[in-house]
Order: sequence, then structure tokens, then C-alpha cells
Amino acid sequence: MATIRDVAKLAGVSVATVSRVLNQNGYVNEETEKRVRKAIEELNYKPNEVARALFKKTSKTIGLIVPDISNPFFPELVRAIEDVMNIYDYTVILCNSDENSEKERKYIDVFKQKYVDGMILTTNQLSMEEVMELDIPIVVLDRPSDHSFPSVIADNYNGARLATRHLYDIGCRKIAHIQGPAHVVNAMQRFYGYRDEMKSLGLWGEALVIQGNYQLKQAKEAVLQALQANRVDGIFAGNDAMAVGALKAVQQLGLRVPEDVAIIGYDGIPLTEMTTPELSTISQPIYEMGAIAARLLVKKIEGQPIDHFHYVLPVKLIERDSTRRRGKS
Amino acid sequence: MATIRDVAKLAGVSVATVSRVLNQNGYVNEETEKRVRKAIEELNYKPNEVARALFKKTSKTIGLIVPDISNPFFPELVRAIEDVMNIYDYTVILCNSDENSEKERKYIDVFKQKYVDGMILTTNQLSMEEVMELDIPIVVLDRPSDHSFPSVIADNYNGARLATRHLYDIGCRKIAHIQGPAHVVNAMQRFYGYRDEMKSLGLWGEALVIQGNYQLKQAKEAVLQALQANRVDGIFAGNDAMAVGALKAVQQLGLRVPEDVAIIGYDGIPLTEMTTPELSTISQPIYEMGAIAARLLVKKIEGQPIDHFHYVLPVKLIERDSTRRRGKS
DNA sequence: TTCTTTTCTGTAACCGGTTACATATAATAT
DNA sequence: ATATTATATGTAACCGGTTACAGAAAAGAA
Repeated sequence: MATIRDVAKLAGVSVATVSRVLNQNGYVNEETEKRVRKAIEELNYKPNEVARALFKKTSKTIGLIVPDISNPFFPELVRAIEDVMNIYDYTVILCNSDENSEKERKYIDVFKQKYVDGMILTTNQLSMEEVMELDIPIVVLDRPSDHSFPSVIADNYNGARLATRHLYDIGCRKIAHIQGPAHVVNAMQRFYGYRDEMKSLGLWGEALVIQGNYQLKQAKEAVLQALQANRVDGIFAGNDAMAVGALKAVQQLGLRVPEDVAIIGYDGIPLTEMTTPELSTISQPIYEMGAIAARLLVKKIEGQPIDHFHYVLPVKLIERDSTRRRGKS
Repeated sequence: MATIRDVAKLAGVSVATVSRVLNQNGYVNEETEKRVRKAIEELNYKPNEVARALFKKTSKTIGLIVPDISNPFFPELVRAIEDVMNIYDYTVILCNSDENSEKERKYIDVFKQKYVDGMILTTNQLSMEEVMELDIPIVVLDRPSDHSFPSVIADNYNGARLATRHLYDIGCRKIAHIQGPAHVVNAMQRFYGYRDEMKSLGLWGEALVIQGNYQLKQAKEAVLQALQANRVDGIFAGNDAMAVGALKAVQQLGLRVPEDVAIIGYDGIPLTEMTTPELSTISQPIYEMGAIAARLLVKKIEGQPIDHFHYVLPVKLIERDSTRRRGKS
């Protein structure tokens, strides 16, 4: 790899001049610049980002922590972030936290050691006092931020009400909810939305809540069990994976979807179009969430003013066969 | 952030001594070491990885290029790689190439500028002469390597024969194949496996090949069209997404799966368990592939001898309802 | 006791960029 | 004609680590 000194020598100038050409600052004579550019070309010189980072304390890199990239909600989110950061010439370090705050803390330490320019965190436990003290730009994604960090989330509460109401509208009266893990904030928000809608419909009952953990298999088992004890005619699952689990359970019991039990999921991942019947769901604008978070981060990094601190994106009901019945559209 | 000089001052020693303690090399008196460690503790000092990288030309970072993380085959692969690299204290930069070699080349340039210690590439176009000349450790994943790079792939050819043979075994005689994109090597290998097995069964015919592009939607359309022209009783899809497309097309035409048309996919992504009927597939050991590639890369980076250069991992037939009929198991 | 060898520690150069500052020349203003 | 300002370039310090080298003290060998 050629260094800036090689370029300087070949062009017959000092390294400072080469640096000025590279960064387009300071004064450089037109002729000189041409010589320098030719030398750069000739040596196929690429500035060493590490040396730059050391001096400038900035690395054109951001850190991204997700709970688990193999959870189907995240790939699209990550893709959006990478796409946007790529436009601005930032590179993305990907980490899986498994919702484990110890692991997360370690990653954040490494980020600091590597001079990342910012971080996007998809996680709850923002309990990291000292870790956060620093003024590294941070954007919180898919989780609400009680702190002063900008955040991007979808409207979980109203999405859940929407889903619940939809089941009601097609005629369901005993509507169960498969709840996500209690320590995941968005799972709780969805639960509250469900509960409040049920209360306002006069249908609420503790017994209708099924405990899930966002995983298909566990949800299937839980639903199998719940359906023994308690007959229901509608299931609102806290995420799409669990909706698939519910679908399988219901079908295994010989019940028809949607005739006997209607099912609606949450997230809007591609998977919902692949089942038979296709699953209704509350679709979050996943790609857009990632893209907005990334743009927010870039703004923070580049010191631009941020007009909007907390984005709550609207969700929408996607009606498919798993909730289509009674001659309704 | 405290620097090594702060630590040195607090401990009353020189930076060299602190460095020796950090790297556990050279001679350091036991007492001195204790003082240094105390100072490190007190200041919560973490060495600056960028400064280290500059001098050592090594960054504890690797570059990973995948075609598209939102393609459901890759999240698990990426997860495996990140898990293994994390154990060895390497950090992973994730990039999406979209199979575009220009984009890929740019990423590789950036990797070099950032002194990555190695790369894992999931891509075909290894046509990057100069880019490759460097002695950065590289491992090629999910693609065969004609070059001298170590590689990890699954046995596409034999997997395809296995799938084809399985359809034959359950009684299919007109077996179509939905082929993946021609420029993707593994798609071609699967095609050759299919073709050779069909030839050896005496069932081969050009007309049985349906052109796909690994996407669900396009495959569905292609199958709808193909089934008008040509009656078949079995479909071997080049990947699972296309198998779902085929499933949808077949069901839309009012045909039963597996009774009228049996379907088998390829890859073994979780999705195949979520359809109705569940899809048979050829399962690749995805996590294992990623983990092996990562371990290989670490070995190369750390200069350890590599016993095995090219891993071809066995695949296995997962028999599910989409190919279960005629009283067969 | 003296010579070697081992242990311990510090100074300074180095990695490859960036930039403050000094200097020199050209252009413009007074 | 002289003072001022704009343009152009180089020197060297700096970012925060690592390590070659040198020198001193302690331990072991002759």
C-alpha cells in the first residue's frame, strides 16, 4: 500500500500539500493539484483510514447492536441502515446482543475503543451510566428512549388496538393475545394496546392472555395448551413468528382458520405471505424505520440540527385470509 | 478517555512499562505491574484500538460481504460468523453487495483502508486482480473457490441429486426444476445435479426446466405459466423461497400438494416449516458453514496451519408433508 | 571478586495521516 | 512605492499506542 509520503515524493511536494488535495482544504495551486492527482492515480493510493481516525478521532464507522440478526424482523432493518450509511460512506459493525446487557456493554466499550462515530441500538437496557456519558451520537431503534437519545419506533400501542379491533370487527368476541417477553418494551406496549382495546369493548379478561416469548415453537405449545382450557375465536399474536405458531396449533387441533379462529400477527415480515392461509398482520415500516434511524444518526454525527427527536411511525393493518370471513371484505 | 500516558503518570512509570503490562510481554516487576493494573482500574482505561491498529497494521476487525442480508439464507450465516469472531475478539463489518462486483470492489478497498485482518466473501465475481494480490486472509463462503482461497460450501450437486431422486422415489415421473440465476454458481451446481440425476433416471427433458431468480414472486409466476403448458407431478425448486412460490402457484391452480404435485425446496431455512403443508427441503448446515468459515479465517489470520482448505459440507434431506404420499414414510 | 547473564525500566522513533505555524511569493489596496 | 491581503507550500508536532535500543540493577557463574 502506497502512503501519503510516496505520493508526495512522486509529485515532488510535501505531505501537507497532498493532504490538502485529499481533503480539499487550504490553498493548492491548480498545477500542483494536477501533479498530485496524477501521482495518486499512478500509485493507486488510498488514504489509510486508521491513521486518519487516530488523528481525527472519527472512523467513518458506526456500531449497530441488534438482539439477533437471525430473528426475521432485523435483516430488513439492518439492510436499510447499511444502505443509508453506505451512501454517506460509513461502514457498519454488526453485533448481536441476545438482549444481554453484559454483552451489550462490552460491545459498546469496543465501539468506543474503535472510535466509532455513532451507534444505533436496538435494545432495552439503556442502563449503562458511564458508558453513555460520552458524547458519542446514539440513536435508539425499535425501542422507546426515556433518555435524551433520538429514537425511532413504530406505534406499537395503536397497532395493537388496531389488530384487536379488527378481530372484533370481523365478529370475534373471545380474543386471546399471545404476549411477547415482559422485558421487551415493545411487547408490553402491544399488550397494553390489546388490553385497553379489549376493555373498551367490554371483552377484557386476564385468562385470555397467553404468555409467549416471540418464538414460533413456544407459542405453538402455549396456544395448544390454552385452547384446551379456553375456547377462543380470535388470536392476536405479539409478533408474526408467534402468529405462525398459533396457526399451526389451531390447524393441529382440527380447527379452521379463519372460520373457527381468526389470527392476526404483528410486524409484517415477508413470512406472513408464505403461510396458508396467508396471515393478516400489523405491518411496521421496517425498512423505513431503519433508514430514518440511519439518517438521524448521520445528522447527529455531522452536527446538523435535528428537527424531530422521537419518531413514532404509523403502522398499518394488512388484511389477509387468516381474518377474512363473514362476507366481509 | 484516559490514555496510556495518564496511566503511566498515575502509576509513576513510563508508557513502555504500561504497554508491557497490557501486552504481557517483556520484563515487568511484579510490584510495578500491580501499580499499573491499579492505575488502569482506577482510570477505567481501555487501550485505543485505533492507535494500536495503526502501528500493528491489524485491527481486530474483519469484513463480511453478503449479497443481501434480507435474503433469509444469510441471517443465520452472519449470526454464526459473528458469534465465532466475537469469541476471538474480532468485530464484524457487514456489507451487502447485491451481487454487484463494482460495489464489492469498493467495499474491499474500504476494508483495506481500515486494515481489516481478513474477509469472508459470499460472492461469485472473484475477478478482482489487484484487489486480491494483497496478502489479506480471505475465506470464500457458499461459493466455490477456484482460487487459492480456502472455501466452505455445501454439497450443492449431490443435494440436488438427492432432492430429485427423492421425488422419483415417491412416484414422481415428470419432475420440473426451478433454476436459480445463471450467474450464481450454486444455482448452476444444483441445476447440474438435477440434470444428471434426471438423465440417469431416463427422465431428462429441457422443457422441464423453469427459469427462476431465487425470488418467491417471480417463481410463482413462472410456475403458473409453466404448469399451463406442461403437466408435472413434482417440482424441485432451487431454493426454499422459490419452493414457496411454487407451492402458492400450485395451490392457486387448484392442485393438491403433495397428491397432484410434490414440491421440494433447497436450503433448509426456517420458513419451510411455516407453510401448509410444510415443505420438504434439502437442508444445508447453515450455522455450521458460517462457524467453520469464521474459524478458518481466524486460523489464517493468526498464521496457524490449515489442514483442510476446501470444505464441502454434506446436506440432508428433510422430508415433510409436501412430498409425503402413496403411503410412503 | 569480577564477568556474564537476566531482570527491569525509560527514551525515542515509528505507524500514516492532519494541521498549526512559518515563510515566500503574487495580487491588490493605499 | 509601500503596506496589506490572498495564495501556495513546507516543517514539524500531534493523535495514542508499540517496540528497538540503551542503561542500570540484580542474580548467577567463573
